[in-house]
Amino acid sequence: MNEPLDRSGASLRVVVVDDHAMFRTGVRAEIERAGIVVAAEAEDVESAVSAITDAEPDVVLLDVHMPGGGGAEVMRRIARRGPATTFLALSVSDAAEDVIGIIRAGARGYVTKSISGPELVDAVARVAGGDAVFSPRLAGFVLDAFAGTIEVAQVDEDLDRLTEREREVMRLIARGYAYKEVAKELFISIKTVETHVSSVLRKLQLSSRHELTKWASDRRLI
Amino acid sequence: MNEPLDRSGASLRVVVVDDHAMFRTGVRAEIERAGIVVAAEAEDVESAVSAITDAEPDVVLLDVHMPGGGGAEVMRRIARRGPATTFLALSVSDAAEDVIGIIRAGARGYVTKSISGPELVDAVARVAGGDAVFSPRLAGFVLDAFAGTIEVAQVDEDLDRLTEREREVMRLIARGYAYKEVAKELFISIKTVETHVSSVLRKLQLSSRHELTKWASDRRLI
DNA sequence: CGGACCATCGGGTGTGCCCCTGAACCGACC
DNA sequence: GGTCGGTTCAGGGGCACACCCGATGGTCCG
Repeated sequence: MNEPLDRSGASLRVVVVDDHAMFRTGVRAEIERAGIVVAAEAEDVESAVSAITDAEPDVVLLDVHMPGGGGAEVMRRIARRGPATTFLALSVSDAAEDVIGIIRAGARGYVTKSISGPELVDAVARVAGGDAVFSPRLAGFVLDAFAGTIEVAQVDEDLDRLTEREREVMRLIARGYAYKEVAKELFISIKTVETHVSSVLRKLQLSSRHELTKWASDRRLI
Repeated sequence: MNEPLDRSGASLRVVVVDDHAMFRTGVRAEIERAGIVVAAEAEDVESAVSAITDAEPDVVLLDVHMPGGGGAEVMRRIARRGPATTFLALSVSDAAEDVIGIIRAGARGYVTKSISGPELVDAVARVAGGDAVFSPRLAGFVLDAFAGTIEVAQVDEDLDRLTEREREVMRLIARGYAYKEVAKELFISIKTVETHVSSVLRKLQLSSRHELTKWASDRRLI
């Protein structure tokens, strides 16, 4: 550690993505004062993707909540398109699920909008240099999620539509049990298992037990 | 962000775990100067566990590489034993696998031993306050691992026993392709796909394409 | 040249999975 | 009492999967 870093921001090129023009103006003023070049601005997912593709900036300052899919969607599209770009999430939210979601999508840092101008300049310079930058406390969310301590809770109205018995069968199926094994485990016939599985797949709009496994494991139900 | 933090270290109690007595002495001198209380020292896994259990410190400064299992082993044992304790890893190593391993085990931060005294005091105060603390650049390893960018590389003699064609088929199967789709993709007949899949399953000692999917995803081959 | 290993196919068999229709029983609710 | 939803089960069909047997070429090597 302790490599000398150029934190002046000189010659860095960034794209600012936020759906509030006022905020973009503020960010631009603060960071241009430090010598950072704002190559482009964008206010939604579509324009952000093209702006980033055209400008090829060193860093993208990216709002988390935006019309058209949010910051994570921008990152996914850019990632598919090719060149590696560094993203620094910039959001009013300090919610764990926002932080985790955007980091999982590939952002190299996350700072809240209460950040000061000089701090933002410093943060941009650091992510450009390869560091990860977080507002204090927010980094902990990522660590917790990484260590499996917290779960990204989300409502599951789909899951609610399943009956008790269907959930029971689903758990076993998702865990890799064959129909025959589920039947033996629950003291019912294979035909009944088939009925329940069909109901589960239909209600969850899935088409195979493998998708069910994936669905359940995404929700940490197994 | 920007909550006022007490970074003086006043009244904080820590346990220092490191197998080098000289280094423990240095750490103790530096942090006691700032008002931090060193409740105990330990030089191996066994003594660390009992020292931490007895002293119940606010923070444990923990060496990563130690005789008897290393810092991760200490954390696992303490975690099993009950009360939540905050660990700050302190290591000469800046290797990604060390950082990832210790964070995955539950540490709230990772700093290298090249850190200065005041910086260490600040780091201790911050982890005690709930923040995550990293030496610059090291945090990026965790993010990469979290986003699935890097892999914890491991040799795979099993994988070597597969022929080129078998690996090709395996990749598609593991990704969820049906035999029919694999056949179309590789311009071969379904029967040939079956042959290759059979070989792959036999060589890897698996019994179904689902286990193959799991096997492959464990090794990040998909 | 004769084996080895590999990739390419075929036929056949058994099983698992998924869906369909249909039906019986039970409890809850109107 | 009738209706509805949940649970239980049966028969049958279509497709995917995993295995068995075999065969044909090709390369590479001793």
